[in-house]
Amino acid sequence: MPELPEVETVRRRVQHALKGKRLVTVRAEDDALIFRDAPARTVSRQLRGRRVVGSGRKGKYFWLALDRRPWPVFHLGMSGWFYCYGSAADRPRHWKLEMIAEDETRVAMVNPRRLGSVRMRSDPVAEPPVSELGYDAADDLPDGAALHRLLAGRKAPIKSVLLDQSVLAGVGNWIADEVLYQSRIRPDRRACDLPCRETNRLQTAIRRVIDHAVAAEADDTRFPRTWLFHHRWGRRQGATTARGEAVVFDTIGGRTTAWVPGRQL
DNA sequence: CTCAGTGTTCAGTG
DNA sequence: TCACTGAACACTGA
Repeated sequence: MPELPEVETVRRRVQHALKGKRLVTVRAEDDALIFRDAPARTVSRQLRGRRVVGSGRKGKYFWLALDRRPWPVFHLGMSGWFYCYGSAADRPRHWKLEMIAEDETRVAMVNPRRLGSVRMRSDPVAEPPVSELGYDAADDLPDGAALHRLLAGRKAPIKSVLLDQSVLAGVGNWIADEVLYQSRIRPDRRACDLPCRETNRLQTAIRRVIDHAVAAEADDTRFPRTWLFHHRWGRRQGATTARGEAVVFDTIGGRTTAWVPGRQL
């Protein structure tokens, strides 16, 4: 489920598993879709023998800082995740990259739908794709007034603009729907039509939802029962929120959008 | 068997 | 050039 909170959770787990350790063995599946810039073989050679010294994240991308550049920059796509485990028998299905540290700690990236990527960058923040991102929705979220300025002139539906990673990086489909529900804004409103009063509410909702989801380690069983999140999956006809409101499903900006007509104006 | 899916990227339009 | 739209990508599971 890779939006910002999921990516941040994965980054923290991988960092906890590998920081300070040397990567003694690296296996990369020969998959040119995932390893789209340099071949898998090159990536594994550049990682092998390196020590992990830290990590970073912006939007839905995260990277490992190594004792020598370039560094690996990961994107999970629609279906990616990382797993940490202790023996070869536990290597997960659909693995694309496996890193084994000197103490036998193993970390693997999986990517069943193959829309994720691994790219090597000398300076991740300064180079595409990370350099093309807008404000990080967690670490660099503009205040309500700045958000209002950011949306000025944007005639697309607010839902579409929230998904635009060059504006705000890290918001994906479920977070966009959640924050619009919590700030009581219709997803099809033109972004430029939102007054400050509403961009203030939107900003507060973005901060609250992302902070909570990160604190919950992206474990949705720990999300508040009042969130729309729990009622969006499966597009069930007749779905209702914890408040008893009817949930409607529309396509906005090419994406399934769950929202509550009476509540979102 | 068919369809929808938590994301990006590209071609085409205005 | 830019903002925007819609389709494509690839695969799993309901």
